[in-house]
Amino acid sequence: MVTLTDVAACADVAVSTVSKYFNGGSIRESSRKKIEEALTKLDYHPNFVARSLKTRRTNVLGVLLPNLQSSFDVNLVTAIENEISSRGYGMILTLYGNDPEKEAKMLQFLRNQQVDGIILVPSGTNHKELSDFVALGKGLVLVDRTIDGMDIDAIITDNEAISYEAISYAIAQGHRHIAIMTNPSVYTGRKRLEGYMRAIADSGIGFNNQYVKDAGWSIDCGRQMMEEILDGNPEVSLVFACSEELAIGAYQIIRERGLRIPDDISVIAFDLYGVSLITSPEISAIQQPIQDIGRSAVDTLLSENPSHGNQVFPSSLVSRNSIRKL
Amino acid sequence: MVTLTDVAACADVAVSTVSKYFNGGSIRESSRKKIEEALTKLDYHPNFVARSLKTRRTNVLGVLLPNLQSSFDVNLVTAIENEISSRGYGMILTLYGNDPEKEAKMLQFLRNQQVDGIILVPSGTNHKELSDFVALGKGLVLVDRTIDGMDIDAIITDNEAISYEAISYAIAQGHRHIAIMTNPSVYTGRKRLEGYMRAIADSGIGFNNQYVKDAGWSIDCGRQMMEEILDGNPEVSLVFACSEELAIGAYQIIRERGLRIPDDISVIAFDLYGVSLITSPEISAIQQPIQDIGRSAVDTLLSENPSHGNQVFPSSLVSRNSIRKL
DNA sequence: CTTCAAAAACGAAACGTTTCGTTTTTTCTT
DNA sequence: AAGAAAAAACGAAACGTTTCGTTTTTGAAG
Repeated sequence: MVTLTDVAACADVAVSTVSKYFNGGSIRESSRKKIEEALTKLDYHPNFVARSLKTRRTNVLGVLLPNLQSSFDVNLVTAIENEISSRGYGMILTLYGNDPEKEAKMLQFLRNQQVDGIILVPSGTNHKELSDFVALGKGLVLVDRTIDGMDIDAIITDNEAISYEAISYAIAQGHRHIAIMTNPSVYTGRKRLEGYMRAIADSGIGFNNQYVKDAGWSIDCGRQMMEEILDGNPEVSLVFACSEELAIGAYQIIRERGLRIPDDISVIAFDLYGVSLITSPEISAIQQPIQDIGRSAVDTLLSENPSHGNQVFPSSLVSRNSIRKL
Repeated sequence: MVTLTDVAACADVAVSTVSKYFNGGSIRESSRKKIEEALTKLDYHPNFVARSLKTRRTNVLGVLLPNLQSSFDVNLVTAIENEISSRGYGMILTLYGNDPEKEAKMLQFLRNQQVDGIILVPSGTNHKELSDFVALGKGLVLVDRTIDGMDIDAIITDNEAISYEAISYAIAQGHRHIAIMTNPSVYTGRKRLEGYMRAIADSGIGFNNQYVKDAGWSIDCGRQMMEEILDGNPEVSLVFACSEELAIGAYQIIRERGLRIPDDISVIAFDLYGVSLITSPEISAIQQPIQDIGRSAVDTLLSENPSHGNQVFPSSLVSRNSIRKL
């Protein structure tokens, strides 16, 4: 391995001079020339590990999220990666798969790797490793979800408000029996439910406990919830599926039963992008500004001023042909 | 920051003794106790950067691929991440977005970060950075694609053979006018085309140049190719879409024109997993053993014996209801 | 109670950088 | 042409570990 010392020797200057050459100090033209010759002759490549040890900065950020199962996750990671690499940083990605223990373990790992900051989609478990990391003065930013009772910057969207808006719209279209499929065990699932509840309350339609289906986030959960709705409450005219997976599960059941959207049942979903738009008809969905979220997360981490507080981005309801006017 | 030195001082032993404690040397019981007390009292966390500088191993692998646009990519990255983290390593993920320059730049970055090895889905460009890295003695393993004329371990699947099998099956079902949508500018696209060609040739059906549509990999390409096929060669009874995106594009056009699968046209695709199975009917597709590929890639990188050579895994054709028997 | 081998602890050097105080060289002024 | 100020080069220390040759301690044998 070729080191700075080798280069210095070859160029017949001091190591510190070569270092200055790279880090932008003033260099005599003669030295510059000698160094550049040595550089190409020796084919030198800097050792970032050594550099990091000295500077206490690794130019690496950690990204920690449950999985890549929904297109929201995939788009988010893509957005984050683009932003990170365009700034000359690297991204250590880890998936903790809904396992808070692995989440904690990976948090440790990232800390030990001395990453300059962490972007976390938290499980919600409030573990020690989290507060430890922020206490360390390293950057930590939550994305997509916040953790109650912790003072950590978070980049989120207006889950409650946009859900309220979507359901209000449905009501305005004449729907009176509106079911929701969600997962209140995660932050977003809860907020979306709250928006639904508020819209129902504000409208004066009676609230029906049977219209709230809450379990997991998976396609299978979606299938099961949809079956419960169709079997238990055939009067339901619109379903609000609070995740891509739930929407897909619902769609499958609807197709399998030979029902038509929106003639037989209307659907509004959350987070449908790209691939999952091959349904027919395309399903109306709330979309979050994923690029903004990703960029902002990296921004917050890499900017010096600790902007403590939540940043809330607005989502938008993209209307397609899955909502019937009654 | 608490260092080993601090721990040693607090425990009243030498630094080297604490180091031995961690790295598994024999330690007197009294020392062990003192060290453990100091450890918890001080809340010590090892600095992997310093460790790496000394040991010349970072416990980090680099993963470099174009993007996460298809579910193949997403599943692959997930499989790789699981394997990497289960071995106590970290994964630096970078997406070079079909930009060979960024590919080269990121290869450099990973090298400078001193990663212990790189898993690469190569663009196919044979740049200097690649051979440099292998010359360095660090592990490099290609995945999904190989690069002609380079002696680098690659984990691939039997693209040609399985395509041959799929097309032969279609022919056995009575199809005579079979179109293919592919992207011969990438390795897999070429191999799949070769399998198609061989099947056509072996069957004695005449080869029709117009049945081969080759451009990009995107959904839009798929839409365009499908339109060309329907408009230019309405006699085509089966389409072989060589990627998930192409299949989706084709599916969209088919739906938009009110055609039915498989009554009006049959479809076989490549790499349909999970989400994209919401088509109706579900589309027959060739699936690759992604878990095996991911595991094997990490395995190859982390095992000592340099197993130079390609590892070819078998894919399988999953028959669904998109192929009509004529 | 010595002696001696084995076991454990020790201390210093090293990994490849950056940084900072000091010395040398250059450049400008008079 | 001499002297002073500015610019550049220098050398050593430091970052937090691991490693390795050396010294000290331990425990068993004589």
